[in-house]
Amino acid sequence: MAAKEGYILERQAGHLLRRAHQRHSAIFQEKIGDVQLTPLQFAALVKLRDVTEVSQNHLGRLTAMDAATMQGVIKRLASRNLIKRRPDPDDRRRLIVSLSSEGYELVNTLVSSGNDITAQTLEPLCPAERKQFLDLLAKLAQLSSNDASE
Amino acid sequence: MAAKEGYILERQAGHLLRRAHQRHSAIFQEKIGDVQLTPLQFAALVKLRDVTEVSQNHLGRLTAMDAATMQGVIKRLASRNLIKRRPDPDDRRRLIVSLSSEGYELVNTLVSSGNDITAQTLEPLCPAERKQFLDLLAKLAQLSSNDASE
DNA sequence: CTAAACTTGTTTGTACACCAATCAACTATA
DNA sequence: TATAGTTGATTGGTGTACAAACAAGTTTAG
Repeated sequence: MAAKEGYILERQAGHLLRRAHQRHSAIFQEKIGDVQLTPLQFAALVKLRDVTEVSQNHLGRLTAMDAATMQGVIKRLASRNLIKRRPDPDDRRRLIVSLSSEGYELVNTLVSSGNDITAQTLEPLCPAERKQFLDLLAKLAQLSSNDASE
Repeated sequence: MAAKEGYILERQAGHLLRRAHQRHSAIFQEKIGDVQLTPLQFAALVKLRDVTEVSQNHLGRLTAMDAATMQGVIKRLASRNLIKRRPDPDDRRRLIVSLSSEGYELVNTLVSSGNDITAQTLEPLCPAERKQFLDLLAKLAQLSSNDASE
């Protein structure tokens, strides 16, 4: 019959994560929205800057996007000529992606805003809390095994 | 000109929030997926259980969804007869929503799973860290002014 | 060898969430 | 009682996520 068991929405991890994410998105929008990049698109560009060249799928692993999501992100970035795609000569299933010079330049100008965004997101916390929070969050974000070698 | 300024994706608040959210969604799915409710639908039902009757828009404020999102959630819940809608006699713009008896019963059976979901989401942390984390997260989740009276 | 089973990379279809813009109904002001 | 401003709900468009499909590569048993 289950009479009203307690459940406080405002104390649920999922609800709070969602709201924190909303706030972060708003900040992201404010800082980077001008260039019409989404957080995922930005993540893909930044990671590509680090690794130079990878298969689409592998990039997905590096940025925590599933393959289908990655393909959409890549498609939109490619249509704006921010990245290049070419087939892998050794494996015809693979599409190798890399930054275009235009993309490379754009990422470099945005990276500092990227750092600002995290700073502003954590702004309600004192410095000690910020580190604490990121550490705890990192523990919670572990999904399964990580990337691989390539 | 900007030569490679540092930016570690894995330490950005947004990226970690997103991954934590992904993990939470997976847990939610595992625990509640059988009944085909999304986290937002569940939040709406649970909140409706608390307040009995509110306008659609106001429910959105209580659950941190914007009006457009709320309307989609309500529509889907109504199509499954989990909630009822009726016009507000005092304000013809408003739609007053409330749980159907079916919806009420469903929420009651799911609330304990809801609590499990948060527990399992926070499972990688020790009890002290859990409280810490939720407190910090709540600070970050503050957007602007809250609801209102009605 | 080579055919079957399995794995991995990419794409397609669908549902959902979010924003911006719109329209309708209420409120305040002059 | 007009007019401007505000609030409730809806619509359309974009982006993300999951599941399923398909194609290419690898492994294993005959």
